[in-house]
This record gives sequence, C-alpha cells and structure tokens, in this order.
Amino acid sequence: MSVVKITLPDGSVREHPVGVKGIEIAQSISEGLARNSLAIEVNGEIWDLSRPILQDASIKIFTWNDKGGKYAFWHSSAHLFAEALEALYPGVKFGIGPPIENGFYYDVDLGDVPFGDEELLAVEKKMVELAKTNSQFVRSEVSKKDAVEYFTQKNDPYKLELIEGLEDGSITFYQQGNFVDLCRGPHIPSTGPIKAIKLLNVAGAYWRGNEKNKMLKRIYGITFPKQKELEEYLFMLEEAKKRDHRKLGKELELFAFSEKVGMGLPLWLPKGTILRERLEQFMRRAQIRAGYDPVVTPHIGSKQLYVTSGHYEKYGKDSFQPIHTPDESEEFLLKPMNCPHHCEIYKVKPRSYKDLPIRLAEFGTVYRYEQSGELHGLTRVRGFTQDDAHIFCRPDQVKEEFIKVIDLVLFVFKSLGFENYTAQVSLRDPENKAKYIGEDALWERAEREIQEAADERGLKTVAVKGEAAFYGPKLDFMVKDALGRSWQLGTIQVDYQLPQRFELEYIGSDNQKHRPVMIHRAPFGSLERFVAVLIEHCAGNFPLWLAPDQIAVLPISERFNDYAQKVIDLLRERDIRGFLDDRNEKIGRKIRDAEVKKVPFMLLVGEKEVSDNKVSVRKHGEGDKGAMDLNEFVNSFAKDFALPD
RNA sequence: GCUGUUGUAGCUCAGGGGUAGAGCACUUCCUUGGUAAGGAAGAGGUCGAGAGUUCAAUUCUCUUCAACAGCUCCA
Repeated sequence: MSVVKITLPDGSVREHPVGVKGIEIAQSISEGLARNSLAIEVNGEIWDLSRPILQDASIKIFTWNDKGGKYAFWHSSAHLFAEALEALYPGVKFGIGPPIENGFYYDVDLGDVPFGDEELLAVEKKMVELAKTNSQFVRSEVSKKDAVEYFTQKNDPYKLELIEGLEDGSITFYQQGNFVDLCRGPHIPSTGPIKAIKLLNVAGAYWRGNEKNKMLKRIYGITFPKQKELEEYLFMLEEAKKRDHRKLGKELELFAFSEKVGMGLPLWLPKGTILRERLEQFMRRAQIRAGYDPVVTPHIGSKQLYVTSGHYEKYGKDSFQPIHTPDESEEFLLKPMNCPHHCEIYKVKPRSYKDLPIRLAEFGTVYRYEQSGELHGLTRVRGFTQDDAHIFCRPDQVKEEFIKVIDLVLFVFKSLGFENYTAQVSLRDPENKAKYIGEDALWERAEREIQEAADERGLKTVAVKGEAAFYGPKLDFMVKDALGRSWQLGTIQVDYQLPQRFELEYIGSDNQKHRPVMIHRAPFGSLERFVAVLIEHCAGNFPLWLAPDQIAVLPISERFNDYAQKVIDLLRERDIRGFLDDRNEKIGRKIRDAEVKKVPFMLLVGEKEVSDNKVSVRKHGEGDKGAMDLNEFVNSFAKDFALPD
C-alpha cells in the first residue's frame, strides 16, 4: 500500500496511507484533537477534514482557537442559516454567504416579504433545531452543466450568475440536510458543534457590490461552540458601544452637531477644542523639528485652480458647488484639499535643487460633499482639518523623504499608544486604469518606491489593489474603531502628476529645468477622525497632556473654597488645566462626578490640607495617593503634563 | 446616493386617537460633610418639520429633515 508523507506544524513527518482524511490524522495525534478539530490546512489551502489527501503535504489542524477553524465554523453557520431560511421561506433566492471577521452574513432575495427582528428570531430558532440534527456537510464535485441545471431548476439567478464565472471542473457543491449550496468550502464535519446562534441584524447590500444592481437583504449572524462564548461576545459588543466616540463625545462635551448648521459639520465644544489644539501643538513641534515650514492658505480657491489640478474634472459634480460673486464670470470653490494652494506657494519664486526638499505644512480645513449616508460621527464629516503637508523634492530624494514621513507617523502612533494599526499599500486597480491619471511608468515607479520605503522601515504591509488615489499610490495607516470598523488615519502619497499639471520646476546642478516630485502626507489624517479614534482607543481616558481638564479641585466643604481657589490659580500659572468644584455637595459626590468625567487627578482640600498647606491627590481609576505639597505634585507628574517627546 | 430602523424635557428612555410621564442634569432651600450618588421643593416639552384622515392627531397615513445599521463612495 502506498503512503503519503504528512508534515506537521512542528516539522515532524508521519506516514499515512494515500487518501487519508484530516480527521484520521487528528485521531492519530489525539482523541481530544479529533474531537475539537474543525478543518485542516493542506499545503496552505483550507480543506474539509473528510477530504482525502492524495499527495505528500504539510498540514495544520484547525480548532476553534485558530482563525481557520473559526472561518470554517462560521462558513458552515452561513449554510445552516440558509437551510433554516429556506425551510421557513421556500423559494428564497441566495446571493453569497461568506464568513467574516466576526461571524458571517448571507445576502438573500426575499422579494417583498418583510423581514425584521421577529423573523430573525424565528430563523434563529429554526437554526438551533437544524443544528441539533447534526447533519453532515457533504462535498461533491459537479460539472458546470449539472450545476447550471440544478440552480436553473431551483430558479436562483444569483447562483447561476456566480456559476457562469466559474471554470468547469472547479465547481463544488456542499449539502447538509436538505440544503445544497454552490460553495468552494471548506466546512466543519457536521452542524452539531454549532451550539450558540445569534442573528444580529438585517441590512441592505447591492448584489455583487454594484449600486446599479438589485439590493438584497444582508443578514448578519454569529455562532459559537458554547453558549457562554456567545454571551461573552454579546457583552463585549455592549462594552464596545460604551466607548463609541459619538457617545463619549457627547458625555464629555467634546463636540456636537446641529441640524441648523448642517449635517457632517462638527461643532467643537470648549473641551474638545483644548484636546484638538493640544494635538496640533504636538504635531507642530514634531514638524518644526523635522524641517517643515508652516504656511497658511485661504479656505476657497478659484475654479481654475482645481481645473488645473484635475480635481474639478474628477470630483466637480460631487462637490459643494461653486461660490458665485457679483462678477458673473467668477467662480470659487470651497477648498476640498490643500495641495493646489501649496503648489502655488512653491511657484512664488524659482527654486534651486539646493532648496529641495521644501516641506510646506498647514492645518488646512477642507470641505468635501460626502454622500449623506456616509457621514459618521467625527470619522466621516463634510468639513475637517487635515494635518497636511506637501514635500517637494528631487526624484533622488523621494525614498529618503518617504522614510522620514514614515518615522513621523510611527512617532505619532507610539506617542499615543496606537499599536494595532495596519500599514496598507494602496495600489491602482490594474483592471480599471481609466479611473487614474498619469503614465504607467510613473505609477509603477511610485508604487515601487512606496513599497521599498515601507520595507526599509520594517513595516509589515498589506497591498490592496484599487485603493490608490486617482493621482497616485498611497501608504495608508489603518486603525480600527471600538466596533471593529477600519478607518484610515495617516496617509503618505507619492505624486508625479500635480507637479506636471502645475508645471513645477527647479533648476538642477546642470543649470537645466527639472520637475520635482510631490509627497502628500498627513500623519493624523484629519484631526476629526484622529480624535474620534483616539477617544475610542483610550475610552475617553486621555493621557494627561491631552486631557481637557487635567485636575479637579474638590473642597471638603464650602469653608475651604478660598483655599481651593488659590490651588487652582497656582496650577493655572503652571499651565495646568482644571476646575474647582465649589458646589454645595458632599465630597463623595464630587469625587464621583469627577470620576465619571474621567478627570485624571482630583485634588482634595479640607481642614488638614489647609493647615499643612498641601493637597490630597486622588488619581482617576486608582484612588487615594496621599497628601503632598502642590509643587511636589506638579513636579512628580511634570513629564506627563508636557507634550511627549 | 441606496435599503431598512428610529425621532417624546439638556441626557437616557416609558407612554399612547381625547392637547404628556420617570430617572439623571438644572434652580432654590435645608444640610457643612474626608475618597464613587445627603434631603426637600421648583422649573423644563408646538411629542423632528409640513400636509392629510378625524368632532378630535404627539399617537393613524403621506411627504420631508435628521440620526443609526449596512451597502456604495472616500481628493
């Protein structure tokens, strides 16, 4: 009998008969593993445990603790959902139903049948019932002809469309119970392990992501092997909602919106403004140190400016419309980005190669008419301030400058404790080059330079096609919000197009005219989005240097209000921000209120403190730190009060 | 922009065809207290906006605006 060599993750090699199944390998290792195994990775592909292995292979067995195990589990759950839905709604048409980071969804066409919370519960119940039958997921290879025939008979146009795009010989079906689905797999062995099920919500989604197509219902759900894990997950979701920046922004009085001012136009309240200005100070200092020159440009620019830049052609129709003046031939646009203005600053005088790089920085407020459905707290707004800068440099300086910007972004992230970011190289969509301007050669060069710079700094990058700006590729730093939604913060972009369009030049050492390269960069991205993500990242417990109120002075009774006022005054002289709680309330109450407001330090003053000329320090979330002299307090936390270095 | 859900006091929410309620916050008074909510009284709302049905609409219907979830988009 012939054998296959199976290499385990630890490097050990075992021999099994040809056609051995994953589950059998698991059993040969241990009964426990076999019981918990959900899928198997074979030479990098994830397979069913029941699929025979015919050749030598490196394998890894997945359990619930592996991403691949969860993937198969949730993928199978999507099938279970579909089975339940079909049982309750015969004739329902199915789109796609993949596993996602947390759970799965299935796009379905229910026609005009209403589908809400009650219906979700009913399907959920049916799923539990079907899971208990522990029916096996059976894989079968089918010919394209048979596949088409099956779904034609079932009258499911979406699946037929999917099959059309598949190659004959590569089509597989999976069946569990009475439900058959077109599916590449893999799946867990049977429905039994799916014990805890929650259908989360229903939303609309265009078929194949194209807004010209029909909108299907997308039903999200999540499942777990144990009820307790589901409960923990739902609890975690609730906890995450508590740190939503929209909720905390309101509670901590950081920002607000007004219907009268207009949607997507944030109003920064006094406390939010302090936070924002501290971030600006931090960035200003870092940029001065990195050789940037601050500039200021107007909030509007003539239409011609954006015709030159190409932005008018690309976004003119979807922007705030031009501002008119008494002169009918005149049109101005609210500036949607700062680069054209900065190009004009570059052009105020002839530049020598010795002048480069020139780094122009501006906290530039821009206005973009984002689709109404896109607006989201502070993360997606119609008026926002970029910590923008444009670096004009010689072609031979691009990589070095790019690396310096990466260092700046990493410095910002480190200073604020952002550790879980993704560096994304955003490339052009090679299938749809019409979306972009500029020659192929320049694109390829820019894409290469970005990747090289990122590699040189040891960044782990993910390349994503189709995410580039229309004028060039980007290196984007993505960070997740409290609910796991990904947002782009820092961005660095190499641009060969704008210098051409604006005919930017410098005189080289050869006394000839040359074209500079432009690097767009914004380490925060925008102050709005950065603050939003920061709020969620620290759950409103800002580092001391950023906290709008750093201290609260709490007199034990009204008799000590005068002393407390003196404490506040002395602290203000040392640039420490805070407030005096002189309300006619008990100390317990004042402490509670200051804790709820997440004020980093509470300074209690009463009989003892007045006579010793001290303050009793209480730290937010930690409690009593004992009495100390005011100078001693300020000095011992001086480093935390200051901008980070 | 699309699909769906929601809109009642500053905030969180209950109610429901016969012109509104709670808790917190707010104001005043009592209380002057030692590390997470002292007590009492009071003030607050064209029930998102517009139209329709009705003797009567905050409640039902339509339109509109906004928020939320997802999709699409994101210079």
